[in-house]
Amino acid sequence: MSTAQGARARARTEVTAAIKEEARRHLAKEGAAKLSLRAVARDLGMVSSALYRYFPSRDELLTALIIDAYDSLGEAAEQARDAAADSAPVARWTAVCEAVRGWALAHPHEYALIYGSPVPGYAAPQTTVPAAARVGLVLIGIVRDAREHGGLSELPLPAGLRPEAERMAADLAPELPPESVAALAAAWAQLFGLVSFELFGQFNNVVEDREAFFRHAAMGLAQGVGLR
Amino acid sequence: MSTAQGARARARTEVTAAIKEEARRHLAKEGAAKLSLRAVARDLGMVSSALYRYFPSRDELLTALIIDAYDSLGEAAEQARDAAADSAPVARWTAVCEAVRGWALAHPHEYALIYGSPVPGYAAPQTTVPAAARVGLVLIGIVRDAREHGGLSELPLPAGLRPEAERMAADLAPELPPESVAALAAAWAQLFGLVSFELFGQFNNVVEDREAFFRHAAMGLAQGVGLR
DNA sequence: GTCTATAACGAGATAGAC
DNA sequence: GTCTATCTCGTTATAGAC
Repeated sequence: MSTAQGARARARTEVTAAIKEEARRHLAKEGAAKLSLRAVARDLGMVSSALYRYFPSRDELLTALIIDAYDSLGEAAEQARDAAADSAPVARWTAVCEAVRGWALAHPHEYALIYGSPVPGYAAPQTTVPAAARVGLVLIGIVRDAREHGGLSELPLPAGLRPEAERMAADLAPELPPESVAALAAAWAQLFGLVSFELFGQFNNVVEDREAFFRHAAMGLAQGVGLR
Repeated sequence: MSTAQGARARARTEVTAAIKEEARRHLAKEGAAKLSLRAVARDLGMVSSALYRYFPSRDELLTALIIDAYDSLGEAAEQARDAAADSAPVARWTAVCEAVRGWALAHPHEYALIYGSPVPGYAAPQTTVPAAARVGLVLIGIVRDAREHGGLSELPLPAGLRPEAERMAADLAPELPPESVAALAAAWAQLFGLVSFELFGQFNNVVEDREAFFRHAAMGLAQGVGLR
């Protein structure tokens, strides 16, 4: 009995994976806006109604793809952090930044899915939040470690931002000073600005040696959050 | 004759504008990937073949929308610069940053068109380049002015980036030191990272007082390029 | 219980004949 | 420029295979 259960569960996992894989291929060809359950089913040799056993709607399939992408990126960031565990915080920071860039270059369509324009008519549910938070948590962790070892500079905080910075700190990283949390959120967005500009073609005719350029910019971000 | 010509030309301009306006509405509803000449024509009470008298293809219509969006944003940035012409470079810098953000919030779908995920199957032609460059040129101009008045700090430049920074400076702003040009390019991308994160929902549950947050981050960008 | 296939719906896009 | 026949889509109901 448990064997039969296992076989069924295994088959289900495999079909689910095959659907997502095919859907990712469609993502690359047509973009998220045009992702169609029917087309995915057709290319898998299935009938569209059969897909509903695995995903209750097109939007749920999209959500699954989004969560997978965030998780894949988050894992890349965590691995880079762990591989640089013995290095100084600044080196760990840049290693994570470069891992984010490397993942984006390797998975451009999944990157566009999560950090590009929103898909019209689709609103990401709260279930995507934990996966989406992983990269940010990695960055927070590096700053926390630096602070514990006295490697964090003090940062200015204008009076107008203090209430919001304190709220953010309470929500995201109570162990950090509010000014660091505000700087972290900015650096986080700026990191993806660099990656998006490279990936989306904004650096064409502008930046050629992107590797060297990015490395320097990531270092600048580290300074911006007070790492030294 | 010249009167008839003028009327004809005026009519053509009006119809062209109406088509673009309708296309922008479609952009908002369905996104750029699904923009279809037919649908635009239908909603204008025209027949699709008539549209080809104004735009030879869907891609050319997209290109026109993209150039318009870049120009509209560039104009907003230039106006903000001019309105703050008497202020210090840092204030001018943040004014331009806030104008970029303001324009993006007011035109989210056009912003997504130019700074979001690339449209599958569409490659922007070189004709978009001058319009796309306008914001960058505004930022360069502020740094140039600051330098002429002694308001620019010296920046570090790692040896590995020097060749690329010199190439960039030669191409983009020969009057500026290479390290400033590299820093400018990074700040430019980071500025749009901040705007994209706010607009694309990445700051949901993270940043609430976006106005104050952005103002502070824009100030940080100014520091990053050496303004003081 | 778990799955796949058939058929259908209502909405919309599209191609081509006229 | 108009009309129609034929496609697509997401989704559901239903029936039957394992």
